[in-house]
Amino acid sequence: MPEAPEVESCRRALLRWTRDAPIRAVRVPDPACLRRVPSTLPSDALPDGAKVAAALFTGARTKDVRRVGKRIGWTFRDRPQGVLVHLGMTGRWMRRRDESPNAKVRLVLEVGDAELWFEDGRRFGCVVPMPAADLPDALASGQGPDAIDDPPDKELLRALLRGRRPVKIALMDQAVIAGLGNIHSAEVLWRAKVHPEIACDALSDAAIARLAAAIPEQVRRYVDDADEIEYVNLGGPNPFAIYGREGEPCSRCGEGIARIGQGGRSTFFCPRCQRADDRA
DNA sequence: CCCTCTGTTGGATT
DNA sequence: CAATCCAACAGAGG
Repeated sequence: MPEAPEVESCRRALLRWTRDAPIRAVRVPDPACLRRVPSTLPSDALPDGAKVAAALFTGARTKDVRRVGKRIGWTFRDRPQGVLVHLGMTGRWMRRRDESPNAKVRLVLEVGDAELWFEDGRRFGCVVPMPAADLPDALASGQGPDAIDDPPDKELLRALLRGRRPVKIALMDQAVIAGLGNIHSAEVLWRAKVHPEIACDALSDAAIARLAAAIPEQVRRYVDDADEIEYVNLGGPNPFAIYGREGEPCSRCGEGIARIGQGGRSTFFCPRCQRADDRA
């Protein structure tokens, strides 16, 4: 469930895992995970993806792993080519030893006595080879300020949240703020006590200020330096305050948590804490 | 067994 | 501009 905090956790893990040893070998169970361009579609697969991946990764030592929003840029010492990685909906990187990859593993990098698996059941994630010199633009293009590293202050947020769109839709727009998705947008709104359906141009200054404060608080709290990151819907307990908790009591006020549809996705919120008519 | 619904992503189409 | 559909696949429920 990769939004900015999980992608940042992934970035740190890739750095840790590859800092001190080169990638010895590469296996590509699903060549279509290599794409010509950033895309959710396996049909945008790179021709000869397996060969390209082998040439790119074999023997490579990491120079840097950077992140803007949900995009990762990975570069290598003494190599002109890097990769842009997007985890899509179900993508994640795992480190394993003495174990065989499951059917969802799309790419395997052998490092030291371990393997790094790019697992992606739904195949919306991608690895896009490109010149390292092109990565900074590929990471930043079309994206607003990063939710973790560069969160907007209340003045900038006011300028970013324009128009009549519901605030939840705007928060999920990567061109407004980079890194918030369906889950953390809902969490931010709950923290800030803002109703998800309020139009951006109807937000009070106080609500904007609360949102500006809530964004970095929310996303920084969920960055994790563990090798195994906890994901919702992967068996563990739900780590979120509001997401996925329809019908449960709000942990702040006890009211039953509601669910509505917005932009084809579910939005969870507390009808008492997050009032549509709030003008505070 | 089958069918329907839901899901963290982003982009295209209407 | 906004609502809708779509991609690809798994899991849950009826």
